[in-house]
Amino acid sequence: MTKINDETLRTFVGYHLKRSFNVIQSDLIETLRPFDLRMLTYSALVLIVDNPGLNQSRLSHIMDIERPNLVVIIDELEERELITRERVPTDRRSYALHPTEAGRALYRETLDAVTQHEAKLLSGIAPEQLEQMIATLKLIESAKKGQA
Amino acid sequence: MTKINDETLRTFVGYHLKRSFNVIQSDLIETLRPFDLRMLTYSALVLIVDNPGLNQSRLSHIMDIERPNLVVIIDELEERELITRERVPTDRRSYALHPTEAGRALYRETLDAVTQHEAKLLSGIAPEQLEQMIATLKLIESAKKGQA
DNA sequence: TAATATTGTTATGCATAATAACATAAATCA
DNA sequence: TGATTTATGTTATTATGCATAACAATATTA
Repeated sequence: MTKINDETLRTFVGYHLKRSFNVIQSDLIETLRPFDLRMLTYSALVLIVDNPGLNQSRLSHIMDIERPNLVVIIDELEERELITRERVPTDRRSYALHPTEAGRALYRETLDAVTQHEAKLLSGIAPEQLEQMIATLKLIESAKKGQA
Repeated sequence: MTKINDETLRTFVGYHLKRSFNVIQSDLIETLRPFDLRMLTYSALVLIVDNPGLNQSRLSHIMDIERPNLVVIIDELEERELITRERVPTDRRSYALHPTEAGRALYRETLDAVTQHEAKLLSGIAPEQLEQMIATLKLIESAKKGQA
């Protein structure tokens, strides 16, 4: 079985990003499964706990997803009574999103689990090396069109 | 407008990977649009040109996707006469995938375009810094379960 | 030869993501 | 002020990426 040559794709940073993200994503999906959370519902829960009162428009913006796609995520979190949608008196178009006590409890549980799983997965890599990589990733993130 | 706090998610390497990959992916999608190629059809074309004669099973493996998902991708490339499926005499279950001349031509065109777009997007980052990041990304990639 | 494994395929479903169109409400402007 | 424009949340729709089950044809193995 001759080895497949992917050297051409290896010249692209995006290819490396994709492949390594796949590894972390697989692990994350398994980590979140027992809590019946998907990546996006988890991210939304964390951001709502850390930013109580924010609205869907701002949440979708920080999550880098379109507002319509956030609706079902919020629906699910609300349905499970992890968050509440509360009318804002000063702007009756929008809802203020707040975590419930159950939401905060799940946040704590999952944060532990996710932190430990990622630490385990990356245990073979020096922390300084990861920090350095994150610094570079932030540069890429800010290379977004319209920001550059 | 108070700034949204995503410090908790920022503690995860996966979060940074996802966000930076999104930036590169958006750029790549736009780059490939004129050629009517999606990320996966592009990857498949490159791998077939660089590894003529490989079969779908091995291609799906290197691409990290399930065999069923590759079928439609190969269908599309074959439909557009960029590649051919050829029966293998020694194993009549599998097809050897080969690029056509049109496939090789498109490969060259797109390779230029993709290379230039990524170079432009990442022009603000030192090459050594990118190399260092890629080394770390490779470590993460090899942290895959069943390999560790 | 019989049992097992591999290759490609169809069908199906879930998750992620983008767009158009809309009702409601707020902000702007003229 | 009233008219226009903009913002928020929503529904509907579509494309894309990715996983699993089940299958026919073919190879491999026990």
